[in-house]
Amino acid sequence: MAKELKNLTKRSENYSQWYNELVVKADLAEPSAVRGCMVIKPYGYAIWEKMQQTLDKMFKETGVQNAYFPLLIPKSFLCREAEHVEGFAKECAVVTHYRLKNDPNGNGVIVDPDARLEEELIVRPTSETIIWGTYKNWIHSYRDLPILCNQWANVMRWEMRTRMFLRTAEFLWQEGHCAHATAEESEARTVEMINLYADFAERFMAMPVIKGVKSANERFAGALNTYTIEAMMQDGKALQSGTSHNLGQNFAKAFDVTFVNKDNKPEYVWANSWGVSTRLMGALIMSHSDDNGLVLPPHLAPIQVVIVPIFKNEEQLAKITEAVMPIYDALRQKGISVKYDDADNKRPGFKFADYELKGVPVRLAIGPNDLENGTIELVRRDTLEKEILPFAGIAEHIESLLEQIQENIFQKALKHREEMTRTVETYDEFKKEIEKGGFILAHWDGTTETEELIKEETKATIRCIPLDGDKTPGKCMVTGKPSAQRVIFARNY
RNA sequence: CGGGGUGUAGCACAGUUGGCAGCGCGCCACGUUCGGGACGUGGAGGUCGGAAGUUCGAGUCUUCUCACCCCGACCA
Repeated sequence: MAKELKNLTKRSENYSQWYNELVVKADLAEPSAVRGCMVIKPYGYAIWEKMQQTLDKMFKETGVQNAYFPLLIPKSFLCREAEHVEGFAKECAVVTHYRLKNDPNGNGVIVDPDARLEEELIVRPTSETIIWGTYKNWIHSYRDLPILCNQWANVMRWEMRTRMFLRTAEFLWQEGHCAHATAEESEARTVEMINLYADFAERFMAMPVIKGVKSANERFAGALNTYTIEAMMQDGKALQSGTSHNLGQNFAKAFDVTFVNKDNKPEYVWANSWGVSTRLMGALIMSHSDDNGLVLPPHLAPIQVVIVPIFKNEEQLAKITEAVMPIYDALRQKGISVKYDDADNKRPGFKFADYELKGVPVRLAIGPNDLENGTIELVRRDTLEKEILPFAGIAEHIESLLEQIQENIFQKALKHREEMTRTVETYDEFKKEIEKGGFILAHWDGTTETEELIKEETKATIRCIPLDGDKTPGKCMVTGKPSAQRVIFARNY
């Protein structure tokens, strides 16, 4: 075990391999026997749970309630909205039969050909269709609106190539689906949710993001408009981390969802949907981690502080435990999650390395020498700096240190992004700069043709048209046609 | 779905002209250790991806097949 862990591939040598090894060795997840799927292990799931709880609370503060809709969607539902089905058709898993039987030739079990479903069922790649099929029954009058529902669920997209957390065939996510009486209200909700996601990413994940609008080409299938938050990973590639879609009346029309408005006139309902997925786990890992392993932001770390006693025998351990308990209790009283690792089957050196690999923000070590001196050793994960501290005031020190670590890793990620963001004027310059990775700010004429050309020639796509920042008009770097503002180009995950 | 590659112990791999199934790490037991991933001794663990063929004899050669990985295309 020990040597294998030490051999974590260096970030600079092979970023993908470093990422994959880190996911497995930090005990977050592992590939499963099922094609393109993964197993999320308890430690990884604990981080996801923290994200879930935080987001769920934030959603509820805006009036959203949780609900649950079926996993299987009748094929006819998925096909109602033309753009929507076109966008997802190529990656759907389909249920065609409902029964197995013993193979008459004795080769185990086969699908019973007599048990073919009259209408195939699709394993949801997203739930707009089944939800709007349901909302039809819920909505009759403007008094029934708005409906603000969210569901925590798994979805399946039969991706050609998969990567743990970033793109798996099955993934966990949350999808919010709102129904409103007016276009303005629905647009306001769409923007509210992308702002909420950005707030979550920055305050909890310590991951700076750029809010923006997707180009027509990158828009959600069936949406009028897609808002996105885009983050930059340490290798300079972009990662779409959350989206919020203004669906206009498209789904209401496809599913015939109308309501009687205040003027007693029938009207189609206005819709939006928004989601983040376990991909955020990938974003978290790639934003902060280093060659020693994961670096977790204190606001999401399942274990914020670990205490490692160093002892040769039972008596020593007992003395250390006695000395440490007041600190342990004081931390817990402050709502800090602490683990006291007094296991005697692993040596301290192993524990140090292991908790670093797992990204625990603060580590305390205490041994016989400390006991004599009334001190304790503190190591912060983000900088690996060591301090020897007296017992008095240690809980208060850690409380503020956790906030400092949270802020420090956010600033570090922000600095990295700023250093990797450049502005270019010409297409030649663009081609040169895009090779170095990062975000490139450039003018674009707003057409899909130009975007496709750039993608074809450079593999870079428009990540978003930023909502904030410089709005100076200019000329498209490729065609010279007018451009309303600079947009962000990058290669992406 | 195109191009390339790999399947041998839990993991990572070696295996020569066809001739006893191997190494390292991990795992288990005991002992010594324990302030940055300990060491010694002993031990367990295999349908060599699967099927057919050639041969006295196949991990090795032939054919078929399955699975996985990488590069494209597609995508949260």
